[in-house]
Amino acid sequence: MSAAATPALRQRRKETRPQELLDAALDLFVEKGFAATRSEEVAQRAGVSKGTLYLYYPSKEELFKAVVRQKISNLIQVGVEMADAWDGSAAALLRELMSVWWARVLNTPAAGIHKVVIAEVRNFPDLAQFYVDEVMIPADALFTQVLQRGIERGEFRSLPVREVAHALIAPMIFMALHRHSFGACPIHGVELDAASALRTHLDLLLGGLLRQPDASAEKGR
Amino acid sequence: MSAAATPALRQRRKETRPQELLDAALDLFVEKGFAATRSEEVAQRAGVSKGTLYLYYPSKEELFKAVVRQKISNLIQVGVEMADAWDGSAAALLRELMSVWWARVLNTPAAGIHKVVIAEVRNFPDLAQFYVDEVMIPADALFTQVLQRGIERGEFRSLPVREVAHALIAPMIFMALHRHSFGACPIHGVELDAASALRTHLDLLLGGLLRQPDASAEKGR
Amino acid sequence: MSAAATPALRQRRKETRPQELLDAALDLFVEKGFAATRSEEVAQRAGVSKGTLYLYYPSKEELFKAVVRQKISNLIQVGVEMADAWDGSAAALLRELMSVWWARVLNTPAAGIHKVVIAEVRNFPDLAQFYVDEVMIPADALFTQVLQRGIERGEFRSLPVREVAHALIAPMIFMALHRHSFGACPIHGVELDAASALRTHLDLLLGGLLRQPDASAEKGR
Amino acid sequence: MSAAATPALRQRRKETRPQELLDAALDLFVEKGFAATRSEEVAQRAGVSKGTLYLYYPSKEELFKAVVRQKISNLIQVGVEMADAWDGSAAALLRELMSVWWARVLNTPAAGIHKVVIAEVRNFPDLAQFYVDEVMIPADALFTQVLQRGIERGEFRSLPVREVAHALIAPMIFMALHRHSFGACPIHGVELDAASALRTHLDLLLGGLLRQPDASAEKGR
DNA sequence: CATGAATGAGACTTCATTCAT
DNA sequence: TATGAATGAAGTCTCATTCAT
Repeated sequence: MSAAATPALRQRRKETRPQELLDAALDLFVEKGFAATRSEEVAQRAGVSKGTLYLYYPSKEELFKAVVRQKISNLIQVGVEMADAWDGSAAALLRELMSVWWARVLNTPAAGIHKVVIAEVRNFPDLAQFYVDEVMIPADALFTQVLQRGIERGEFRSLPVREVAHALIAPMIFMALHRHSFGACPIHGVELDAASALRTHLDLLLGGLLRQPDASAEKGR
Repeated sequence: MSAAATPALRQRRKETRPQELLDAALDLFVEKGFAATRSEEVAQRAGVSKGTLYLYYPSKEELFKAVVRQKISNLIQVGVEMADAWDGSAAALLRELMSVWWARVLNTPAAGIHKVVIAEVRNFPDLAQFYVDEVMIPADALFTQVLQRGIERGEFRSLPVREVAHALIAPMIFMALHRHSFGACPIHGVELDAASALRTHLDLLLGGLLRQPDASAEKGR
Repeated sequence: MSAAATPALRQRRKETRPQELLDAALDLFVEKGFAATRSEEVAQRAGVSKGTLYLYYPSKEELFKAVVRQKISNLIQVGVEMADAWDGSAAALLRELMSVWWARVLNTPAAGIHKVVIAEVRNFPDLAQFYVDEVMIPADALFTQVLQRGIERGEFRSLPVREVAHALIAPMIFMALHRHSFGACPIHGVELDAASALRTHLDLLLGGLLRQPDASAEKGR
Repeated sequence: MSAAATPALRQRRKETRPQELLDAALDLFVEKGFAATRSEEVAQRAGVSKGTLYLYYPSKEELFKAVVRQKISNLIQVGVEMADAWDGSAAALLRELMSVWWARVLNTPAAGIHKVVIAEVRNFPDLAQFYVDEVMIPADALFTQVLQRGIERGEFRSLPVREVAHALIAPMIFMALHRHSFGACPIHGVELDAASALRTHLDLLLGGLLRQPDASAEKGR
């Protein structure tokens, strides 16, 4: 009502535009893939015109990179900080990381980005290197360190950490891919309870599949 | 064999045309994805003209579906037959299935199909049910049965078989996806030795990650 | 002049705005041509925002016309006044006109206008008549009169004055065009020393190319 | 009527397409300039669709280069051959070159290309170098040689050949530019009789402007 | 007057598909 | 059947112009 109470709509929108565009872009990239997403559609979903999109991101490729940076990279950072601050067992940390990832990633469209990258990486070498540097290498490093610590503490068997790290990451990726491909289709036969699947997978990796005569799976849990 | 069987070369080629087209299409779809594969390039690689491609497949979509249908379904069957004929331990059968799959699939372009399907199912709704019915459900069933038998024989711990089956399949899919995405790019930081990664993953799943005070990992190996 | 004349800086700038915009536009039109000059760049170079440009000129077309009008017309006037005040030989006047034009035009961006006009007249029909009336006819008249006087005074051979006028103007235009086209490109093979080229051309026009057995070129020089 | 008399319309058109496209492109480039000519319009004028244009020329820039090559470069070659075969006076050769150029270039749209190049050369550095190499340097060389020969034969005064060459070329360029800029506009005041203008200019250059007491302009004419 | 965020027509180019030969 | 010239819809991106502030 007063002049002070008119918070410059134009200005406010300018500040929220990038976020709105990234949200729209993430959804569409995940739904259709990078090549099949038309930039005009991204703009439309964000409620702006084609030209406005290019005011904020100079090309579709840069838009994609921005999505990765804003939606993915910092998720890794969360895990890194959690690991740094952890003082319980390594096994418990793994369970916690998995749980956080489940809550913060798998249930959000962000998890779908990996599908897109896998699908189009060969056509966009720049994006490939960018994604590897920003996401994959940090994620590898995070899990590798946790494992290394677990081995050093005598918690874990002594195994090649990098490959075990992949074994830990693989099921999460697998779930994410599933959820944003078949899981998003109205079909039957592949329903998956992600939470229980992840739990099982981790139990398995930690305890092994083979029956152990006397040892209960994980004592310090 | 008989003297009468002297078909003109043109005739013989005509009969193999569809196969040649599917081979070319498989390679290109895996390499570039669906959208980025130009139909002219498929024709060229198959040694025919653009028009000829359309004589056999009425659209790029139909060609894509035909590739999926023709290249995938039979791969599962190999495993099923092996399992039916098996009389050793379930753990050994799992190792054998993994090994065969590695040799017969992961090293062939067929493994790349899964990447493409994952990327495109949402754009081709009627592909989803087909692929699930023809490929995913049979594969699930195969592993589920092997696990079930192992539990019944007292070899394995009693765990939810369907989820464990996924845990076994996941790393193979993971490797296949990697090989046809990042693995095919000239980038650094994600090199992977597929054979050893798979071996580690399986060791882990069978033996567990946690140190077992007295039990050696897998006795009947 | 008076003490009362202390206009605020903003006010003074406001009054010079149009001129600053025309200066910027001239430079850019000459450098890039009409189509390739972006109106935002003009505004930027003039130190104002895009919107402000449209406050003064309703469209890029009108801005272009204003540049032509403001930058060209007065150049001819200098020559007219010089000719009116001259009392030496017609040949010397021609040399002097050439020399002044060289100093006052060829070395300034104004010379580039002709290039732009030549390139764009057909896209701006109403520019044609304006430019012809304001620039070309006066320039023709100036040279025609000098020649006429030279013929009447017995200095020059009796030749069709209008065509000879063109012959005199042509090399200057030629130099101006060169300087603002090829001369501004980092290419090799067309370097030109404008001053000596003009001198040679005029010597030639005055003295002729053919060897004259006994007459030295220009006695009253 | 017979099968032999059906000369494959499709085939015949394929052969004439490039020429039709170049003709259309030349006209439009000259009329509107390079940037302002839309590739669709070129196609339309050649009677084909947008896509067809790109079947023959991969970009607008390549189309332009093709126009220059086909329409301009070889015109220079005609002059070179004429000069090589000449055995009359150098002055007569110059008149002949001018005359041929008048008939073969000035009266055709080809002469307009120079206008376009001058106008847009700064935005397309590639084109600049291409045009200089293909057109300007050969043209310079042609005139320089003729002049050199004339000087050696004692026909011409000893003057800097390169600059005199430019003096000879300038009026032709000048005419060409005029014809395709103001000359193509429905305006009054700048009509030009090109043939007589060129003749006058050449007379002037050969004979000089100054009155020669005793020598008639050109004896061996 | 001045700003600059927003618009949307339109440019170049690609490519799945058609069809005359 | 087989070809490949031709088409035209559609995609990315640019930029002159507008208008709320």
